[in-house]
Amino acid sequence: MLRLHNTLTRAEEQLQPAEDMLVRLYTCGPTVYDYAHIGNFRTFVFQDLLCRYLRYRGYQVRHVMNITDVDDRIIQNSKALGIPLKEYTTRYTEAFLEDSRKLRILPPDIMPLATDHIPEMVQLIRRLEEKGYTYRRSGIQPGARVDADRYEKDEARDFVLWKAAKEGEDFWETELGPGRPGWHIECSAMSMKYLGETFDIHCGGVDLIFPHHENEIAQSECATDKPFVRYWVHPEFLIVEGEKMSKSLGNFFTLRDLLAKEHRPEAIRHLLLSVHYRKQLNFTADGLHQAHSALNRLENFSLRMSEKADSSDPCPSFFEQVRLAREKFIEAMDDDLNTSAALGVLFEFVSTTFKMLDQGSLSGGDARTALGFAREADQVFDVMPEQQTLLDSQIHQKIEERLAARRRRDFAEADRIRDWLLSQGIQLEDTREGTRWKRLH
RNA sequence: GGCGCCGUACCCAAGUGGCUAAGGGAGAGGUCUGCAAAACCUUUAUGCAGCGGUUCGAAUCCGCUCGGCGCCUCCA
Repeated sequence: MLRLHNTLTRAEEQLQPAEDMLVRLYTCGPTVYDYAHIGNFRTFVFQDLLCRYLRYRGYQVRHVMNITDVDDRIIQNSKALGIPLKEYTTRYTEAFLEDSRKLRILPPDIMPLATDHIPEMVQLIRRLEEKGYTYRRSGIQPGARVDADRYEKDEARDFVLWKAAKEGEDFWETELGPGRPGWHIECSAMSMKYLGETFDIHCGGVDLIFPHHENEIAQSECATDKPFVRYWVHPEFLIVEGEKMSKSLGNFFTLRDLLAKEHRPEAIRHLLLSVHYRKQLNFTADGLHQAHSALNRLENFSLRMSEKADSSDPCPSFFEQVRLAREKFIEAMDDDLNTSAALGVLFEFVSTTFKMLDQGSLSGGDARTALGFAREADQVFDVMPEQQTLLDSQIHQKIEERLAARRRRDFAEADRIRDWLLSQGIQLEDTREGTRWKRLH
């Protein structure tokens, strides 16, 4: 059974969804004011892993991830560009979804936009108002709690639910008066709308514990008199080359920046998942290269196993090895998603299987089973390069030409063909069983 | 100042009381190969920031010191 560290209790707890095998999950999505950076993606990739692992373990997951499409930065930036708010946020929402696809982040089941849920937020604020939890500040317009982002509070623990409209800024005409929602109210309103007043897991970066999540708890539980969330899960921050990522330090990377430097998205995903989520991750160029090399090993494994695989039955002893590896893999992941240990299990398995292959003690059925396990683990991690299926006939022909050249010991010609193929991104490997090729990335 | 996290090999990183301290990367030597690549074999921490303590036994628990980092109403 999966054990998760619950920030609420500061302890590891067994996950027991309220409704047997259904997990109701809410994750704090992006604020679409700019391209998401690599730190944002650490969180999103982790959330994707959580989702995938829950499904791997047989849970049905209802995953809701919000898009915050109204806030100060968005208003400011769209005004600066002179384009409507909606046009601005659509641009960055699409960029976010595209980046997510590249990192193999599965889309959530429901992805509500804050601006589509103003009535729900107003209703929630009204509930709080009726119960006397709110107050209105003197100001231009009435509101449950009205002011600009730079506001003064009557008490340190107070926060704003509804911000009064300001000159020249987008606003919604509501029964609270013209204005726009405060930062926290959208997550309470939307999570409860789609997941109920109490749901299982709520995820977000550690920086959101306070004030965002504490405020969500306050406003939700005051409104419903029910516990809001059962398990809070917070991935730690990512730092870059040992320092906090910031624009002024020049170590601020979006996914696009990294892909422009020809880093593979799978390598980025692997690096992001290779460190336990509750530990700070130091994102470095060296780490990226190491991740890239590790992935090559998995790719070679996949290639050689597919080559060897046939439909025969695996040996009982090998089948037992696979069963053991699976057990260890699950054990690691069940332990608060210990991805480093789980990857260790996978690579250890790769290593012992390669050994057997080289010793000639791996059958075709074993190879098929081995590949099956690697792919199974990869349902959770999704870092393996895509499988090459059909041999490109041109490549095949060049390989034949090179073989002929080698037979007549014309190595200059053979190397010329190999170099040419390499220049086309095809790498050859000569083995006892013949020449193997793969695409370089 | 308040709250919290971390320091394991050249690099990344599991392990949190008891077999020989996972795994990946990088390096070195070897097998295979016309050469290369891949794979395999051998090799790289008698030691886990330092110093004390608890214990039959500690990287793992406790204390202190040193070093790095995060949150404390912009933040994933």
